[in-house]
Amino acid sequence: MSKYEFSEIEKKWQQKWVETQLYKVEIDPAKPKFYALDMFPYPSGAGLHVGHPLGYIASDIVSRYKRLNGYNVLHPMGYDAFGLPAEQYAIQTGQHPAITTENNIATFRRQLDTMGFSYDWSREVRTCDPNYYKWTQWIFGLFFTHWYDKDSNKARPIEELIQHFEAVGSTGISAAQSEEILFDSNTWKQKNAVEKEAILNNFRLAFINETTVNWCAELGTVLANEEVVNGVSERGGHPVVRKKMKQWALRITAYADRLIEGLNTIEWTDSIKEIQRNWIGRSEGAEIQFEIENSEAAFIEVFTTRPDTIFGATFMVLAPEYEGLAALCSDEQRGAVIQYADRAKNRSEIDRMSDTQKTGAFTGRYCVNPFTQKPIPVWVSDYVLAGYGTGAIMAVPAHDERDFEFANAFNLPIIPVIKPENSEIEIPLKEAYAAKDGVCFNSGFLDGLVVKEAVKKAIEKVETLAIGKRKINYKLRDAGFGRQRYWGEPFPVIFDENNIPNLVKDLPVELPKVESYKPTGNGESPLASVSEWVNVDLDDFTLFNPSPFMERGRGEDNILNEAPPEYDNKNLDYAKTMRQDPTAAEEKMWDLLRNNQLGVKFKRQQPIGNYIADFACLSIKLIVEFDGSVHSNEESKIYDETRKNYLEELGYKIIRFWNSEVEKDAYNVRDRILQVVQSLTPSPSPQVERGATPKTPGRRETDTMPGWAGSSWYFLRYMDPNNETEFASKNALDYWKQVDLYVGGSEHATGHLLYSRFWTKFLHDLGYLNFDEPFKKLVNQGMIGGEDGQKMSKRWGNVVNPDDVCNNYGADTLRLYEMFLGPLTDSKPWNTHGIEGVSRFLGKFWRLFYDGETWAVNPETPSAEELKILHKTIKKITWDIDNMSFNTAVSAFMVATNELGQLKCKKRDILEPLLVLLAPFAPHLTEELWQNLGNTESIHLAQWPAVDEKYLVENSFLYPISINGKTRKQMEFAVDTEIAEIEKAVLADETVIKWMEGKPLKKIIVVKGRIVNVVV
RNA sequence: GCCCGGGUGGCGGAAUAGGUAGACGCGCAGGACUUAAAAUCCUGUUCCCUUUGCGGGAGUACGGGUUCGAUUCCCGUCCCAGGCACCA
Repeated sequence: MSKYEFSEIEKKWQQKWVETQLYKVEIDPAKPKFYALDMFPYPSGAGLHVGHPLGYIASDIVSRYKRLNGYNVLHPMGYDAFGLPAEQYAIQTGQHPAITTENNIATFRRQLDTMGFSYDWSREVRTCDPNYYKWTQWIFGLFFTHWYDKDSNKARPIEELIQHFEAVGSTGISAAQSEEILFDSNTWKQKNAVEKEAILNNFRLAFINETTVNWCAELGTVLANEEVVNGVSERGGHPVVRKKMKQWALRITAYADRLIEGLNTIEWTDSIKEIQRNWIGRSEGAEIQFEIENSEAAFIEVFTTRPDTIFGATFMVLAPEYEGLAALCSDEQRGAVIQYADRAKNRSEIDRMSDTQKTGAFTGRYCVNPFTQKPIPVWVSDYVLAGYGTGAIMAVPAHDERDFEFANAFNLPIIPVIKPENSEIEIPLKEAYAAKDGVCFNSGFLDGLVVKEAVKKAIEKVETLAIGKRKINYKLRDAGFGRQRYWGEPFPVIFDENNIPNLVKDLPVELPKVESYKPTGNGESPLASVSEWVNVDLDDFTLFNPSPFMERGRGEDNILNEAPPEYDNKNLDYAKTMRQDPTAAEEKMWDLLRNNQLGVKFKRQQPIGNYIADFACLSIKLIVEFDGSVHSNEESKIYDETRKNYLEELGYKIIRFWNSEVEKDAYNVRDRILQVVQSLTPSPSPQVERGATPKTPGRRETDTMPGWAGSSWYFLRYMDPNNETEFASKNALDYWKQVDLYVGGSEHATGHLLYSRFWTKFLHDLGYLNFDEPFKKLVNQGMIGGEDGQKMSKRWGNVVNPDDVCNNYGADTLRLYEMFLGPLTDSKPWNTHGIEGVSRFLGKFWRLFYDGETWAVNPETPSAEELKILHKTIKKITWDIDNMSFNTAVSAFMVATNELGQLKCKKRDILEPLLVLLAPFAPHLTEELWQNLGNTESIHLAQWPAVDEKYLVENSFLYPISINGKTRKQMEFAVDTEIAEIEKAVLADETVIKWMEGKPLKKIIVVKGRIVNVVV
């Protein structure tokens, strides 16, 4: 083929790569690993425009480059497939979201395939696949069964907390919790199950939280803070109001400090780190109590970062939502305060924000300023937020702008206590002096101290007076984890009749079919109307609630209580470790045995005495065991034998099968079990027995998880996507570790990127991961705008479709051009004419290998000049890819091609290595030419060429000669020419003399290999 | 208002340790090949003055500073994009 026929070439090689599974990757301990990841796309129906693949192309180039350099590269792709658009579409059309999603994924995949990416598609994951969300549910279970210990700074099992409560109550623990509660062990023991669960809920990392949520009536769901922009929903722009609601939340605040600290260990842009720091909003200060005069309530506690200004605290302000506000007011003022508070509470965010004038009401009460001992009035105002700090502040109008405005609005005293170090402060103040530098005055024992020291001393004083303590506060709130929607992961949770949540152990809990996808409008998910799914018999499930106080005997978790007197710790522990991971065979059999399918009730992992049976039917005393190959060694034979004797003494019949039998034909095994069951069942039919089983009513959680649930850990699943017994094997997690390079948009700064870090730290605490940051290096690609300077969108009619570009110019040209457009991280407009240049370049490059119609590569020995061109290009391209400077890399290819074209160089020793350099950028064209060179293996398995500096050394340098910094002439000198010699030659030069205009020489600077500057 | 980026030809952009500003590409102008077109190739292209050539001057948002030398470092101002926004 003498002409560059891109469409033929691209089609051909894309097929070939699939056939040979070129990009399939497995763990290989002999090679260093590299994990290159693109941000999880949501497969929308709209298809891609040319802005979308920008990051994919960059990460693909790096992936290919790393492979050529001997790395074992994990480069996967998958879909964040749960979410609102598919569901909204379902509401409108009745089409199941799974179908829409499937169609969209097919389109998306076709588009990606056209562009020649090197993804290992055997690792594809989809969040809406039960085999995937099984593990999302499982991780939720881990959050539910853990609490955060601030002393050891990690998550710990809730059982340990319960043991602590049993032993000494709540003293001696420092835990992340919703509110501080104190009790001793007797109090704990006397509490009933509901009360105990309420306490545990206060500690669980997944817990039920009553909060003010962003309620969007139009979408019928609760939205996260980052999904609300300027008081309306980010998606659709519908109004959002605040509403109290109970729903699941994750205690991300427990990790606030570590989320800030961890930022120092990762290579992300400063701006994203800064956004996360702001979002977490850590501030150091103190909590201080102010005594209330003549009131039942003893004191009001405030949080302040400026305890140094306490002498200037002239009034207090409470949030309208402040707890006990009404009780606190004086009788005369109560009516007015309640009226004000009610009005403030019902106003939307947008109203509150647009307010310029401060509003408020006086409570009729006074506090005592603990430092001045003077009474100060207590007010209520909506400029104080209930959710931050204690919901109350000490107002220091002289040194806080907001307090200053409030004081002016209500004529409250303003007493300055800080002044600039070297000047006086102007009184009366025209504006608050909020600067954090200055010295204290009017401040008793703090007088003369600078702010920083005064803060320290004030806190010390507060602590010795026992009226407060040092305290760190965060803006970050616990993350709401419930959505009242259909198309998301169901919670593996069933509430019993006392509303105590229990985890379902048999996962996945699959999403049931529903009639209508419409939200109910009363704040409940569409799932709530599927009563046959919602209402269940708890006895049909293996549940998990690791509280030993559960009254009902339910599954394995009562082992501690049920252990017989002859309780053998060693054996039971052994059994517990053995049973941890159900085998695939057990999973399969459970599907055939569960829910009375054989007419009797089987339980799984049932403790009997001090053993744990794989499956047991208690009513007919039958135990079914499944053995893997482990059981063939001597030690376990003895163990099995002892166990059999023991259980037979208790009157159980034991039947055993090999796992391999199940794998071969599970139904056959089922039938054999059924025979035994029937032989043991007394004559009345199984149906009758079932009817006789007492029902234990339960109700499923009907909310589903938010979109970010599945995307918070997907990068771990890629490491071992088909694992049925673990979310990913230890082996895979330890090999692939962190994502080395993560490419995606910056719009996920406070969502996905924060949550992923949180989940990673949590899983690290539990010992699943040996790293605690998910993404080592993060690169944010810029946006590509339309040619008209507008955002590229259907609305402006300026969308450029990558399919069209591929059809007209080929994928290699598209890839190269997207990179050539400018720095990856910059936003820049698309320019349709510009692509011609890149297209022309590829044609020129192709013709380097041809002379007219004929293949012209020859085996001649290259000249020094040609070798220099090659090696300088190797050096440049290598540096550019390492530094993600792809636009300059493309330009370097153009330069090399122009130079070699000029020299009419057709030499194999030059062109072959050059081809490898270009392979990551233009994988199809290079593969074709590589084959034409006679290579039988793919170019993408070749070796990256090494730079040989010896071809780059120059023996002379053309010095720019400048007079007073202006370049006037160029003079060539050998590289090793002495400075003195250069000086001499330069000063003797005619042009130089002319420019010196007879002025005396002041100085001459010679920088070897750089420049000469003559100063006159 | 606060925080973080960034301002270089007609356009996208380059200058990877403070050392020849404008690489590479687009666009534009002129030319070669051709009956013609396409394709390809060659030349020029920061601005201003001079213009036949040779030259000269200014110039990296603006104003200062450090330096032999600043697009690069420092201070101030303006503008643009992004983030946060009553978080005490």
